[in-house]
Amino acid sequence: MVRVRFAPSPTGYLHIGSARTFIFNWLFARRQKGTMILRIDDTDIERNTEESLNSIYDGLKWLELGWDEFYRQSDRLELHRAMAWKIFGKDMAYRDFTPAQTEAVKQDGVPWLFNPGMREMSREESGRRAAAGEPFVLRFRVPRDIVTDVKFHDQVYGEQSKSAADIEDFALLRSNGMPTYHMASCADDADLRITHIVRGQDHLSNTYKHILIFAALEAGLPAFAHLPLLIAPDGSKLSKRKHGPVVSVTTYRDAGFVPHGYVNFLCLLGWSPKDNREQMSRQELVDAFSFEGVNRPNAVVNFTEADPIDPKALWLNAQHLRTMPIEDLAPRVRATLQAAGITPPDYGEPWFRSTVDAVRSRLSTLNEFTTRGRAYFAGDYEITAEAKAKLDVDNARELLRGLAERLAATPEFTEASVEALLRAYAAEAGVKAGLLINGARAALTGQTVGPGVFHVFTAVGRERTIERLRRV
RNA sequence: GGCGCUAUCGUCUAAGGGUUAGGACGAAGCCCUCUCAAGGCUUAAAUACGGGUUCGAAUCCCGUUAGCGCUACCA
Repeated sequence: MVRVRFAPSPTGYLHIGSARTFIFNWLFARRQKGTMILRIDDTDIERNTEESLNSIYDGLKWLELGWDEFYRQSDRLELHRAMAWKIFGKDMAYRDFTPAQTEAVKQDGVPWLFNPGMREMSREESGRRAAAGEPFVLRFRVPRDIVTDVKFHDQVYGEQSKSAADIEDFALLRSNGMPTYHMASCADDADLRITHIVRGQDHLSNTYKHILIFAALEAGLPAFAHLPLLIAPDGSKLSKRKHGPVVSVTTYRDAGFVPHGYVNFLCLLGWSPKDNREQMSRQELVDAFSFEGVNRPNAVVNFTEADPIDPKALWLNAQHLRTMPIEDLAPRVRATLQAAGITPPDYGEPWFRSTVDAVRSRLSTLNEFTTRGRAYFAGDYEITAEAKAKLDVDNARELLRGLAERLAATPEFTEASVEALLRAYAAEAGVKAGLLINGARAALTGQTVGPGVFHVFTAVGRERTIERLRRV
């Protein structure tokens, strides 16, 4: 039974790289009919905030993927400590009383491996100083007498190996008694019987330490799959300070992405189904996902200062917007309109759906229903300069007002009837139908672009059409 | 500095010894058309560099360069 976990630390918003890690874990879990675990790695009490936890939680919920089990490391500290002392009990860890280094005292060419005098300290002295209340860090005693290589097979990066002589004596417990990330993570992974650790490539070199911990714990070794990182166009790591809103999933939510559109985009960063498919449903992604399809190089999120949205993300979202089932899209559009303070006319659900359907191929985000698609749902819409120009052609305004009266004179109001009426009226007035067609679109929607104009008439509806044409 | 990872169009990627190096986004052009999208067609655009191995290298090996990650109580 496959068990995977996504383990964010609540020190900020949900980063898009983290979101992708979550998605890949989820995909793998679903593909293998396994269990997806959300675990909050909150052992750094200095930096954790409840606000951050909520924002991560919100971000994950927005993805609409879900999880099966939930844990918080802060609820499990006793387990972590017990496991750390178990390692100490086997003499595979020792107390280090060296005060924390405030400044990096790196000596060039001489890698730090452990502090002098601590590894070799007798159990008696170590116990005495601890009993006297002297603060200490519990460190893992990396084997150094025999030169051994720590090895593992990564499902993405292949065979990995590092000499134990190059691994420093890392901390298990901080001087404040809190477990470090390495300790807590491995203790939980062992206890929760995680079978596959799927995480960012920034943990690739930490894996050697984790393998030593798993061995000391006599726990079975999980499989590892490291994921390439998401980076900025200049090759640097994505950071909020440097790159702003592009790094947070809330940006895409607030920009009007449909969750699956963004999930689909993230999947294509560092992974490929290898058959040229790009727009894929959730089920197609689950069916196609494997670590073999994950690439090794880091993937660039393509954005600029002027536009924080990757053009491909926008395109993919547009694809989903115009192909997703209308019954799935319609409520999302309603919610977006409502959030923008727009109450659409009460013409019934069939009207709403067909109107959404008519405009969606021209839009890329949900938000655009409140801007470029506004005139169909709201009375207050702007008239663009181009639209104004269409209305100012010859005697267009006068003719459109005349058209309003013709429409008012007959109860029939279908695409066909309006078209017949308009064309007859144009012929009568001796003008090209295009004059009225373009003018009507401008008057009814405030824009020169949009669906076929006769559909626009029925989408706007008889009453609103007559009213809008009269006041042109 | 040490250790590790990586390198195909601007970006995401396919091709894992033999291809005119394929697709997508973005860009440009054409078709369609009441406008704009959508859709269809077309064009420009890549194997970082240098050595090997081989009849043959984007693909395997070595080196260089560049980028990234980890590196003393952050995750």
